[in-house]
Amino acid sequence: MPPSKPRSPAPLYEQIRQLIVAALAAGEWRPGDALPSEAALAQRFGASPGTVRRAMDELAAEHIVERRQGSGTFVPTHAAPRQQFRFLRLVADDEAEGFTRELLGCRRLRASAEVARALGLRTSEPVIEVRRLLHRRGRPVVLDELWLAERHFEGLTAEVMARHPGTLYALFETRFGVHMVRAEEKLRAVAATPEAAQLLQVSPGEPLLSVERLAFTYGDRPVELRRGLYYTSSDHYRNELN
Amino acid sequence: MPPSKPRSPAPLYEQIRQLIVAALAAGEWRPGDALPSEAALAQRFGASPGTVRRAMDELAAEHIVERRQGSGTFVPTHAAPRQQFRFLRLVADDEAEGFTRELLGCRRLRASAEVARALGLRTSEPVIEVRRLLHRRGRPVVLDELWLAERHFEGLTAEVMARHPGTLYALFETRFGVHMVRAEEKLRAVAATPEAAQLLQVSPGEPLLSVERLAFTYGDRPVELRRGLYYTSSDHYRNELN
DNA sequence: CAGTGGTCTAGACCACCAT
DNA sequence: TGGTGGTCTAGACCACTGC
Repeated sequence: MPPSKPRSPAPLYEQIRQLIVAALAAGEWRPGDALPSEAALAQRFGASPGTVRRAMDELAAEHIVERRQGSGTFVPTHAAPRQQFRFLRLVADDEAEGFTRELLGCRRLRASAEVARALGLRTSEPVIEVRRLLHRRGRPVVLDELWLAERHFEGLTAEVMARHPGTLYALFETRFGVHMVRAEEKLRAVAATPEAAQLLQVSPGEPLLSVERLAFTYGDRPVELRRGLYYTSSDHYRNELN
Repeated sequence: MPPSKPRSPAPLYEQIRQLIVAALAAGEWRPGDALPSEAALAQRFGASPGTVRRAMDELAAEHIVERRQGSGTFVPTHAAPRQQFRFLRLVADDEAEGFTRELLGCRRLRASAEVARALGLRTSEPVIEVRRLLHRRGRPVVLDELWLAERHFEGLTAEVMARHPGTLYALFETRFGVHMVRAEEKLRAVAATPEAAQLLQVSPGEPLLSVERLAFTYGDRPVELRRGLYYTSSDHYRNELN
């Protein structure tokens, strides 16, 4: 019995998609959890299975959920090996894998105008700044500096990061419930400052790839600003254009 | 004792997708043309409309076809304004738009080992090399060098390019029937060589963003190798991570 | 107005996974 | 074996476009 649909601004599958995102943002299902089956969700939202399926298609394409045939639909976690390099596009020319992390510092300060604007904070709101190096084959190749609103990452210290073996995004997810969903990056070539040169073991003025990233959690909320300096002598930033 | 599982053939919608790509590669529909309606295609392939629709969903997501509600489904063309910057991710910090093109040279030579490998040619097969500059606000910001197999671009000369007002990819499409579908890029920061420095009006050694692109036409056939040097002082390469 | 893609429903069967 | 997502079908109605 096809019910006559009332006029609505967004299609039903889009409304359902947004409801699921809202539920994820509210923590109804955490990373690693299975979502209810598509049939159960169809019941919950009063839609047909095909419509819920369409919503899940969109969410799977955005990597907001992950399907496993026969098992169910799950909330992806940055702890999974597959997610390891989802936001780090720097690959070795010879396809070597993996980095080792070296924490340089973690301190609390007031948001600069730039950080405040990017993260949607009031100026001089408390912010946590993290600096670190990534090494490949014993050589530093990435110098990362990143800023987080303290109110979302209360208790983040050098200690906490040192104890955590995985990626930062995996830590943010398990410890602070902040799951990164997508990011925007601006790339430039810049000359190494004396400080960056020393840390990356290159000469001052050496060309470095500057990667400025704004990362978003559910609902397009910006939660991290990051500035990376990549030494691209035997590594490159890989991109795919469609 | 488990019975040997026969290899499952690709799903019907995937087979249909490939048949449509093959028809596009064969030139059955040219850029700007409308494809047959989904109902007509369903008839042609002996599938239900929903299955054909699924195939078109995939093709639309890859930008291999473009849907216009109420009008039909079309082959996109690089001549359309929307496609103008599909493969050029360099944007001005102040969002200014547009470039002016300056052709530096176009000559015929034999494929280097690197070009041959990238384009799948025999070494020393004839290749066309194009060099040009892109200017923004009267200032050079991109130095492009690109290589094409001559057998796919016979008759491409400086004259032909000078007469054509649009982008290179629009020219390739209308004049040579080669439509670019996707590309892979490798980015690095490099120091300007004396020659590049002079052309881009910067000091030798200045950091430049090196963008090496391999562009593909239908069926993942590589047809263009390109090396761009971007001056990223008041422009940046924009990327989106999902 | 006719024709197109866009949405939504309903249900059958298959492939895969855990138990 | 039961439950899950994956495929495929069939058809209704809506929204938009162009004549």
